[in-house]
Amino acid sequence: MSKILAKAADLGYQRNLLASNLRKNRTNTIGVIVPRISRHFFSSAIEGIEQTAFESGYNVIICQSLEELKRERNLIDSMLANRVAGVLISVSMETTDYDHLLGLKKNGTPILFFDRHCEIPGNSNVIIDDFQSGFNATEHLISNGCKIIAHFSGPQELKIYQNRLRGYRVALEKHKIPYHPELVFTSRLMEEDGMENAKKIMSMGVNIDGIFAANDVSAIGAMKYLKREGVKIPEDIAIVGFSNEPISEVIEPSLTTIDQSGHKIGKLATELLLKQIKKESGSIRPETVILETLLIARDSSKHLSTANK
Amino acid sequence: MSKILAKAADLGYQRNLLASNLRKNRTNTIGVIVPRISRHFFSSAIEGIEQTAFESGYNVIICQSLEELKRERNLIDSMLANRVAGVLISVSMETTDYDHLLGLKKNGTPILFFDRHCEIPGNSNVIIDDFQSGFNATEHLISNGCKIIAHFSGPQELKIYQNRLRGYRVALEKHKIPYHPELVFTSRLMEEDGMENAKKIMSMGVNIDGIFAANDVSAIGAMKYLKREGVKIPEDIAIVGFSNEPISEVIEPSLTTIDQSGHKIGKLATELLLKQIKKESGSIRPETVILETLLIARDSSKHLSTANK
DNA sequence: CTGTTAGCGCGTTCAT
DNA sequence: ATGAACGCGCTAACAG
Repeated sequence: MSKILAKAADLGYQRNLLASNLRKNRTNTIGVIVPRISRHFFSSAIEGIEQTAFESGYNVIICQSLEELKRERNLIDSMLANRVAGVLISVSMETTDYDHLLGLKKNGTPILFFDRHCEIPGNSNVIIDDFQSGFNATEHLISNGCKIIAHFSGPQELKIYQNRLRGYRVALEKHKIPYHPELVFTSRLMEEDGMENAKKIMSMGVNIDGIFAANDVSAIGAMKYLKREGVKIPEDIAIVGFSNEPISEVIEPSLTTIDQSGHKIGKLATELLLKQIKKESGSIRPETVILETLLIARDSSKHLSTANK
Repeated sequence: MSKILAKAADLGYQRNLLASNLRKNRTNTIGVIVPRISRHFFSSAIEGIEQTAFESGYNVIICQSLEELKRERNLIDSMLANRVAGVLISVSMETTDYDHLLGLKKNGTPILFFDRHCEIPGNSNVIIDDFQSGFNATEHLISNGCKIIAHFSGPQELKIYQNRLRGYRVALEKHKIPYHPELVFTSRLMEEDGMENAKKIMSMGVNIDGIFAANDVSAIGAMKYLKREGVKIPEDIAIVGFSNEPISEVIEPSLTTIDQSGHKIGKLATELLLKQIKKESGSIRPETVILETLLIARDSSKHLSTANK
């Protein structure tokens, strides 16, 4: 009788998904682990993830590792205990040991890496072409007349920063510009690091006229410092940075950015994960999607002044 | 015997929290609903929420209403079905009818509003002092010599924008500046609206020399437009905007901002919610925390030029 | 098509 | 202390 259902709805009955999931031995929850939710790249990725998951009837548990391996392990355990249908992760900068991640796979839970991937074979990834982006960024600076180009990188434990650095080196090489390790600065992805690095290049006694910043936080920190010091961008120093979308244009209308859409990455990652979830877990075959990034050159018409040495 | 436990761990046993929660008839999951995850205020609030919840052993399900009432209803239903321990919400701009929210309370699930609250009595809220912030922002512009001050508001359905507007009006009144409704522009919280509004004030034939932007998106949009048009900030037009933290300083080192820490609001909201969850649900008494905001005046030493009419 | 039943994995209770 | 058994609310399988 549907009368019963009507009465139930009337009484405010709400079916218990916990019981349902327990019985069916599956959940409609996707676990997401990112280093920090508030970093714009990740929050926009999460936005794409949530939206895509919601459309397929999935919920999303969001957690942050705060760049700590210990926390990441903890979170993976909690996700296993909650029997999530699959996991999307951008690993912490401390993640050099992958046992906890492999544990998930052993369990049959699909896991997919986005943006910050690990080089363990047999994994699915949705990533950008870090090498090419680094190459393009550097070449752009060169073709705008920059002669001495610094590189603000990120933690070298992360493959993405290794690859971006490689792009930088190969671009220099192609254009017969010598590579100087002293011009490469790493950071722990804090704004202060970017400021610190900018300060360093100013006091090096070398006329650096270009910076390729491989992470937005460094770019912002550097920009803050340089602006305060009265350095003109891009006239004195041209910067190409990975974009933190809402700021890139306002911050400095002439800033050239590598546009890496978090939303798009999140969407694609979720679609791929859902495909894996819906298949029998046995038949998951790893798949890697490499997205192209877009270099948005806003300074193309403003060539560097030839006054630069 | 703990030998059994050891063997269990060895076999990769993971206790099933679904079954545990079903049995105990409670979960350690907090539901969070925000309009858009990627807006910086919300992502930093979520960061605070996740961090605080994690420390108390709670998970966080994050959802976005995308400003749609229909989706919000949907999400609340889903949270009820998942038997979340409590809900933190910043309502959508379409939320003028509160049945779905009251449904939660009837169920005994604590619900707490943060930032965007509703004026239904008997609720718990963690909010900022919108009236005072609006008042301070406007008075700051006045005391820096602004004579004709526009206000970029947000959707008037939301109490927070009504209150900020009220602060603006009262400040004008106090300083005997006439209030002109034509100088108040609303927006749907899109950057384009901010640009559109900036365009309007430029073509009004009135010498507007100050803008109080009650939402960061408007401030950014306006700034983009004005910079493109060659308007000097704050010399030609001074702006006070609610801050989108990572940009405020870089965007325009002289921009004055109302600093509204999402992280802090998220942390406090979660602490309060957890307190309510841990009590017997019968004894929840509504509590409202009103946080003060900080006006960070970066243009205090740069008074407007008297050349402004 | 409708009605009944077993059991998902845990925590609680009651009996040893 | 240790163990056995029940039931949380649901769904799938099976019977009528």
